[in-house]
Amino acid sequence: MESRPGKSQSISGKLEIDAQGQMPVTIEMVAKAAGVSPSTVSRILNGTAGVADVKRQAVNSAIDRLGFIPNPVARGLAGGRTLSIGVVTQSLDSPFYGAALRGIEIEFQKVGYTPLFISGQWNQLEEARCLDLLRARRVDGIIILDGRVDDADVCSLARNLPVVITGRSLQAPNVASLHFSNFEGAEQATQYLIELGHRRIVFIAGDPAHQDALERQRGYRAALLARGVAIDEALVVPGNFSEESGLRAVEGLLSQGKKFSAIFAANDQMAFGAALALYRHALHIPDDVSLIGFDDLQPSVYAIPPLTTVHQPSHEMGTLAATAMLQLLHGERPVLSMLSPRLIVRESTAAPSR
Amino acid sequence: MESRPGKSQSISGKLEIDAQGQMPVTIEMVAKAAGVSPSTVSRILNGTAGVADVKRQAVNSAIDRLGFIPNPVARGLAGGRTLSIGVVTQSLDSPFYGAALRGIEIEFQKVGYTPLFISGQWNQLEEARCLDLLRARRVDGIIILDGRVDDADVCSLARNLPVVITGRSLQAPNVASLHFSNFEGAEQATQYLIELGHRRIVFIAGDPAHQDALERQRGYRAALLARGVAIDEALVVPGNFSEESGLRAVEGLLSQGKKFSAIFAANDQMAFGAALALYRHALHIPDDVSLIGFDDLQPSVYAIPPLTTVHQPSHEMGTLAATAMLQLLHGERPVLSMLSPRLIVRESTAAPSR
DNA sequence: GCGCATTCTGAAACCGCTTTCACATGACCC
DNA sequence: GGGTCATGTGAAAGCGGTTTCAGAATGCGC
Repeated sequence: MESRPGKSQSISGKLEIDAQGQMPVTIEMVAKAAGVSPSTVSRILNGTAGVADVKRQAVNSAIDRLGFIPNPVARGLAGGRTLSIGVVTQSLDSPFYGAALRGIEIEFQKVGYTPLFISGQWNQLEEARCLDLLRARRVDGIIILDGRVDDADVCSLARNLPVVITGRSLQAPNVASLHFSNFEGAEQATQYLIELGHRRIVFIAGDPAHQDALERQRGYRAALLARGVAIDEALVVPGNFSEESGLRAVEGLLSQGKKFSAIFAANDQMAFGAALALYRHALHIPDDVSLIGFDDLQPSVYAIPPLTTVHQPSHEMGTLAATAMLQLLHGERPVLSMLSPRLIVRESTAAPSR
Repeated sequence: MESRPGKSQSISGKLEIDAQGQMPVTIEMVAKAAGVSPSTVSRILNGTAGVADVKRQAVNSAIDRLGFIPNPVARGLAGGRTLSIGVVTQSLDSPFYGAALRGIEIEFQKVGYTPLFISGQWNQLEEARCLDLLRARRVDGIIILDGRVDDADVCSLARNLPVVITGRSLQAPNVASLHFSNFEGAEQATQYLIELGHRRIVFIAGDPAHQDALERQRGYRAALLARGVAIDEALVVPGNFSEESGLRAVEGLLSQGKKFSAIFAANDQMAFGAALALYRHALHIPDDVSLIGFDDLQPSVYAIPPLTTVHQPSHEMGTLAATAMLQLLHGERPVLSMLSPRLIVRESTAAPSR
């Protein structure tokens, strides 16, 4: 089996380098096998310069005969490019960001980049640590999903690396920003409730530290205003994007005896909490109260009843972010259209009963 | 020419990577600043050998005066260790694995290792690709969460790298396996339903390609057997762990007019689907039908009604996997106790009505 | 005071690849 | 037929560390 060095694992050699011998093939070995210099091999590998066809073929054949895989670490050191992109997300275990991460992963995989995922936990300090780590790891670029960092810091980061950032608009050299219109989404949702005939519409706000949360609230207010529905401040209640805060919000309203026929929660998770509170009080969705969320998380489809919500193209956001990063890396300036919201009507909304 | 001429860029005025901010400070600069050789700095950095206190202090002071951060890429090349660990998960956007990933991230962060997350999409081929990629990236070890790879491949992988694998028991050198007793968990859940008085208990099975799914089914059967409840094969219906399959399963049973008072779904997601089917048929949980899931996903707490389920210590699993990996890296043989299941009783279960 | 074991330390050789530089080669032009 | 150029190619110098190796300094026993 092992007797024929250099021949035995020719075909399948790529997939399983070598199980036993584990002697990694280097560019030098390839060079020697092909009768050229390492420089030439490198040039072929990177397409850096023209190489005579004869040699090119010799090298290519040697490469897959030996099952050579360039060592990314060495490449990173020598070339300054690591072919890896840092991705700062806020949470690894959030259904929301997960979809975006997957989108990023797919896009990068196609072109041989590797994403380095790391989570900032919605914490500015933590996020700064993440950025430092990624920089230390010499990533070629950084994608920040809904970051907490200051615009200024982003810009200074962008002096060294291309940066793609979502959740805000930021015009700067070497930066691409991807934004989703939370305002518009919230407006649509609210408008829909109004059109159904609702007038007393609760808004459960998100964490005010989030830009998104504020925008969504603005959208809610704008829609009411536009339709001439008076805003009852008592119906605008605080939340922090967690299920529990949604539950507490509704409990609070109910215990105060507030009247309302619909609830618009600034995200799905709070909508779930709200739904539970209503359930506990034997209030039926949508017969007694209509409910709308925001994000269109996967569980929303199978919520009881299935939740009407504003779709966030999270996966697509990931795809776009990755694409934009690749463009930046190629020196192009990405053109990014703002993503539009889409209201997904399911079964948690209906005209008010009375 | 910033602050101290002749210190910052004296050695190499060649690379001007940084536009404005910080220039990368190298070990050589530290060495010069401290009046020692690079070797000595390296030794202090790694604790490789004893160094005179005077020099040690000089170096340490130079290090943080200059804000030196060792370049992991160079370290990886020279030392052969990249301080990064590959983590193969099945899905990035699954609430289930997310918690485990977070556990891993936390544990590694403490000790300066960086996890490299990559998803295999429950696909053996894809997973093989992931493993190749990680090996090419020269990770120091690999953690596989519920992998599809053959035991044999794991072992051969382990000849080069320490491997931690969850979801199976595997005794091999340089491998640590972490297992959770799916059997016991399913047994507990079923037993609980029986104790409540249920006799006609539906089991919605998971993807038979999963080891876990089979074990859970065995647990279900064992519990029925142990309590002398006859197994009605018509009540054991196939599923694939998705919400939709849970829904279809229950729709099927209902349309066939099958009688049952409880449902045990092999995971929470299928339980959600089942719940929706019941809702559509105006069947109340738990009054008409009791429902139990498996995994204790976060949405289960806020399901309507909150779902009784078997808790999977997913986060803890991540923590343990990371810890085990660190032990392997230190040449210790990790002792791993199998994690025990815990039934979380919430509101989706009750004694049968009649 | 001498030989020898210990402990520190720096020079230099890598790690595997990219990139510069200089040197052919041959094509092209007048 | 001797420049001028493009084009291909290899030698060698890094990239920023780690590690080997050998020499210097110190300590110790007798």
